[in-house]
Amino acid sequence: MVTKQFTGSPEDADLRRADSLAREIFSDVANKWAFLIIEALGERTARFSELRDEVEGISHKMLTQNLRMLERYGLVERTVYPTVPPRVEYTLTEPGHGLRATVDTMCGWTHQYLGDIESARRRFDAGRDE
Amino acid sequence: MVTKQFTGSPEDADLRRADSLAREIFSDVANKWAFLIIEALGERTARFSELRDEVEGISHKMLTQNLRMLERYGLVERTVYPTVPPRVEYTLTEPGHGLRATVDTMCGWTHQYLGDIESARRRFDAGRDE
DNA sequence: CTGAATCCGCGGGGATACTG
DNA sequence: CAGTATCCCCGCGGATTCAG
Repeated sequence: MVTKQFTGSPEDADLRRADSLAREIFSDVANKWAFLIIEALGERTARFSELRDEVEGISHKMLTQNLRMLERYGLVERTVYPTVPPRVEYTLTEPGHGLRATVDTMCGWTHQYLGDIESARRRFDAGRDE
Repeated sequence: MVTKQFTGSPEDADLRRADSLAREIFSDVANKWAFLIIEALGERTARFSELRDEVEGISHKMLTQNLRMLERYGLVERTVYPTVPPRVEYTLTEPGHGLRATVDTMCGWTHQYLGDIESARRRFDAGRDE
């Protein structure tokens, strides 16, 4: 990940710091639930339960967990309306939208190569020799 | 993920199939190890041990596992040279390069928003009220 | 060197119950 | 409705060993 080899020089210290932080972000954010949530959010602002319905297969726990993580990194904004029953809305921030572009690209990629991938998989599963 | 609501009509059958396949690919491929491997491969062709050294923190097992998965989907090509000791080289296919574009974008995104993300996280960890 | 297989511990993640 | 906490189990994933 654009990781150059570092010397021992002092000005490399924060480079290394930035790099390790980047890897950390990368490791946390590059997982399917985070991606699916971001994709589900898209332009609109959505409530917790809406997201749960939209992101199919996600559990209550995984949703909160990932939402916290995304909020922590400032990728989604969480707005609480002090009504009863409570109403909480999530929306993408600017960095969040930036990431959404990436996710969208990947969705496009998936559909673009769907055929190739499917046949490749069939070939592989058939045993790649015989 | 571009998932429209389906009716019961017959022509929706393969749409639903394609969609579930897309989700499957998405779920498998959208994980940090796969991304890091793809990023590590980049333009060049690399050997197993090179990848292991390059993708920092990955275990022997995770590397083989992800390489198999990527090979299965036809994203990387595996070439075995029948020498002794054996030499195996991995390289991205065309679909693989397509995905790499996405991963690269995400790397760029990471560095672009590094500052915002870091301060957001600091703010969050400090407790977002007090 | 590549990689399949086995063992196994730990934590991811589901289900449930409980607060506000 | 949103969120935390607890329990608990299955499977991810690391370490190691064996084979080609």
